Amino acid sequence: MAIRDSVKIGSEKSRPSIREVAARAGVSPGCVSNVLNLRRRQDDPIGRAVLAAVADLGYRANSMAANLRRVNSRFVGVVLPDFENPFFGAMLSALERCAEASGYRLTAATSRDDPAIEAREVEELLGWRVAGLLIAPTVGSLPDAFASAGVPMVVVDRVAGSSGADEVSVNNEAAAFEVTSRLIGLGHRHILIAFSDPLVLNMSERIKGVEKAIAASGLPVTLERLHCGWTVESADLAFAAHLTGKITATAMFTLHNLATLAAFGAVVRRGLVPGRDLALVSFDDSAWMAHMHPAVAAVAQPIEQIAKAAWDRLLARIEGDDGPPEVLRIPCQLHERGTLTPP
Amino acid sequence: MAIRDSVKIGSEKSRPSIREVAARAGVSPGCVSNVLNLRRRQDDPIGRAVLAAVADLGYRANSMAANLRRVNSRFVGVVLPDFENPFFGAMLSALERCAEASGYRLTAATSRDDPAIEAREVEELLGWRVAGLLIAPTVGSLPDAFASAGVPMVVVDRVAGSSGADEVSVNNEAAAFEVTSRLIGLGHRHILIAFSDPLVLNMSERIKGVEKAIAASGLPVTLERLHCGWTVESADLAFAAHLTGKITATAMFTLHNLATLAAFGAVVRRGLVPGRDLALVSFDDSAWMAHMHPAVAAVAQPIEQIAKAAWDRLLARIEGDDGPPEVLRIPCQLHERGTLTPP
DNA sequence: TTTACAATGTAAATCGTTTTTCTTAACCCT
DNA sequence: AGGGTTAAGAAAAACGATTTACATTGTAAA
Repeated sequence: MAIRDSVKIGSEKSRPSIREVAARAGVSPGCVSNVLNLRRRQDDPIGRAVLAAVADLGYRANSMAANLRRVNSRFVGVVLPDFENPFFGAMLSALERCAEASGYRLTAATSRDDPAIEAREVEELLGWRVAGLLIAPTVGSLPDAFASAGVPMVVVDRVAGSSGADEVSVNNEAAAFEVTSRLIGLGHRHILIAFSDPLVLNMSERIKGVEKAIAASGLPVTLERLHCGWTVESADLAFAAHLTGKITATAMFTLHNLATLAAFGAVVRRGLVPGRDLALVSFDDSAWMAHMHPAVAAVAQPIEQIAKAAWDRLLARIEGDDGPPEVLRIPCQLHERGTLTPP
Repeated sequence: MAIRDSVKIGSEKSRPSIREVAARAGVSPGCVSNVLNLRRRQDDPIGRAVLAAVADLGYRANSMAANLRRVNSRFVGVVLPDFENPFFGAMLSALERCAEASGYRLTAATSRDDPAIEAREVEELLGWRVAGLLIAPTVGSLPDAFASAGVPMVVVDRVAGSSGADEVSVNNEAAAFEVTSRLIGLGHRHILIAFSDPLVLNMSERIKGVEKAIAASGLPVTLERLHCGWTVESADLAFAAHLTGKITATAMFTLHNLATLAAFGAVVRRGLVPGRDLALVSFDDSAWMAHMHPAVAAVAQPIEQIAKAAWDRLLARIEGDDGPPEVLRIPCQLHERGTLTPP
């Protein structure tokens, strides 16, 4: 075994490279790579020597170099509207745990619900040669426009149903149908729904669920619609503008967590108590809802499950699955709390 | 000018490389790099030819390759406890905007308030050869243990005061002092404070602010302390266990947003109304607090400003600033809402 | 007119891995 | 024993950019 020499010794500023490890273990860099990537056994003299050298030098592979050379990188991009919304924050946390468990690293970008920003971010992510993309598309963006880039993509939460990509979401329509049926069954004949933007696909599904439940009941139910926009502020304004005179609706069904907050605030500010003076049900559960008195009834989306399902789908695509696009629907859970009351 | 040939034409699966752009523009790859990185003017025949070739081919630099070769990468790591907490979610969003504006990309990791996970994540990030690190350290972790790695680091939110790194946080002690003084001034003589973990540095600063305000008042103020832990559930349990008999405290000062939620829930569940039956002030503002009736008074941390300051500091360090560590304190804003009342 | 200097292009080196190719050695089998 | 298959490590190519070294040109200063 020839004695290696002329291996450049890194200054103390930069971390050791695989060549220094190889020199110390008396093997070639390729061999070190094989040991570390489990392409060769670690429990024999050479394997142990490599591991010892790694430990001695405090070596850690440069992931940039590794991903450059590797056929398929272990880097995936996530594009969500923002992380201030606890729903997407929790989604990111959950995805990050999935990625970590599979040896992938995530990079997250926010679209701020702006199709232009979203397109720019996706381009940027493609520049990082991500192995895959997880995205909750903005209004009006066609996810399949990105599909042409050739990287696997999974659409989360805001499904299109008809995009060419895999999609994972909750069963919006069914859950909205169930809640509305419950409200009607309790005796409500005047329901107010509040949503962010009817063009966003999950919102339109929820609205459709409400409408179908009313139609299915065969009863004369009045439906008020309130367009709230994307921020708490815009939702507050919408409610302030809408609830001017006496409140005619006996039940409010808010279709996302920001609208719920605005609705709750608007109601209590008038001295009314949700659950006593009118019913309130939220699509999207948030921590604060369970802490009110009475507690706010809510449809909980199982974020962990959504994230897990989306991740599994993406991983399958990355590993070569090229079956037809799948649309996964996770069932929601209705928390029947104090504000789900008869009129 | 010799006609170039033998440039490998990428299959339609992979994106074009800089060599194909160079070939199409009739220049060398190095020249293309110079044009794109503004090391050479873009508004002359050659510059325009390069840009045209880039546009024609839909070229986008491979950031992995660029960051591998570049002396200092444009990739920074963020380590925060989790993103479900809106505070850290908003922090991540804000940091991401800063990074984007400076041409950097972020990768986020969660420590889940576990020093072991945190250490692992930091190691992993170092493997990506991040140009810098932004971190909100867990209890008991010594940030300067990571400083040895040689990459610039800025500590956010959970400052140590004595770590060797730059630190950006709000003026915890001063804000807590002010709130407590206000409560005492209003006539409160029995105050309950609730915090996550007294060992976390920002918590201990807030507690100290409360204690100093009591001492400074020279009045006989009783202080109850409640240790709530890191989750809403643990905080709920802590309040349930503590508030068994009659509530003796006339004011509650909750030192982080989860404790506020638990306190609010515990109080209203007993049929009491914060702001009427007892005072409640929160350290950390959350959207729901402004929507209660009466609204919950809160000390708001200017997250955007914190993120901006931390980012600027990190960027300066990355660009070579090696002055002594700076400790930046951003002032908080007290929102005097309905629950800040006399006993 | 000469010298110095800045600008700019090419060619080649380089970053730190993974992967492919090649060589050698060991093993198995009738 | 000999041919054929494995196994495994060394050597070198490759990934796709940036950067360095060098040659060339044009321009300003002396």
